[in-house]
Amino acid sequence: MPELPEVETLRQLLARRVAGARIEAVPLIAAKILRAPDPAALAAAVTGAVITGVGRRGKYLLLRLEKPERGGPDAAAPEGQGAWDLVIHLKMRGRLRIESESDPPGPYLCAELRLTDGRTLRYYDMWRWGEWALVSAGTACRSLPGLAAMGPEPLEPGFTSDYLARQLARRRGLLKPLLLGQQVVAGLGNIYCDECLHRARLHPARLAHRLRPDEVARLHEAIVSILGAAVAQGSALAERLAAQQANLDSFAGIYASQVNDRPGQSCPTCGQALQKMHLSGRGTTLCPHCQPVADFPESPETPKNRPR
DNA sequence: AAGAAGTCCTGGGCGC
DNA sequence: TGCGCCCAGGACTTCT
Repeated sequence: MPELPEVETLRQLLARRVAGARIEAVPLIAAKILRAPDPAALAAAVTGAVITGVGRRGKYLLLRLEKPERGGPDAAAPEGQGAWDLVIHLKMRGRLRIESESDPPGPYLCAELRLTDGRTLRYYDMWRWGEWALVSAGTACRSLPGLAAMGPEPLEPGFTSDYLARQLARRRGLLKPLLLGQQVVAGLGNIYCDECLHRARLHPARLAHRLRPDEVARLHEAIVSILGAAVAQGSALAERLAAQQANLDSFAGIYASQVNDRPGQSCPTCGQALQKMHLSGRGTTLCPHCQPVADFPESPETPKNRPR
């Protein structure tokens, strides 16, 4: 499933391939993915608009759409009136593909942005968990709750080891659910979270506020280096795909997972068998040897998170 | 107020 | 073979 590096790769690919294109129509096949506004208002706002940029915040993709001035009094319009951000979250199964309008669509098509050049940006989502929302340009972080409370981007200067230490020190929760919550740091999902915790040699059920400074530093290093490497790989991939006029067909392979979803296989560090457990309802893979439980004078093995 | 738990979404895959 | 249940993870809601 797409997490920050995958969404960033997709962003770069779309920026190269569809920036500057004009939208002709917005057929909405599965209206349930649209959070706001209603389909008619979406069509009215978007039809005729030009995709002037592709942004990202956490796992959200933001397509900047602007309607060219119609040569006149619109210049006095309030700021943002002619510009929108189409905010897209792919969730688990969302896919964006650039196809020719004459191509028969594949299964699970939910929506399209038909372009005036004969191409179409098709959104496929087998589970229809993904979400679209159209907001006035620049207001997404204010108007969408998920974006409003989001922490800093992990690869931007604001995400420092000191910042992470301060955030963890004032939270009582378990480490992994905290990292997945998006409020401490943006963009981590289940897979990268498992990878980062493994690299940092931290048990996912450690209490966040009990991490020692050296452990926080390891966690910070793991997040920055793992996401950084994945984004770098994704950038190269996006460049290659754009040159071939190709789509990003699978999110797999942008980062080779060492741990996640490999229970029973050998830990790449120590060779012991990786274990699967459930933590706050999420599947979690860890190495019991490299990621020992240090916080718990009492056993952490409650029924909910017992390895299975 | 914060953290934990529950809920929703959907269809593939597995067990019986 | 076919039915029915379970599972996946992100974000939101509800409960403690």
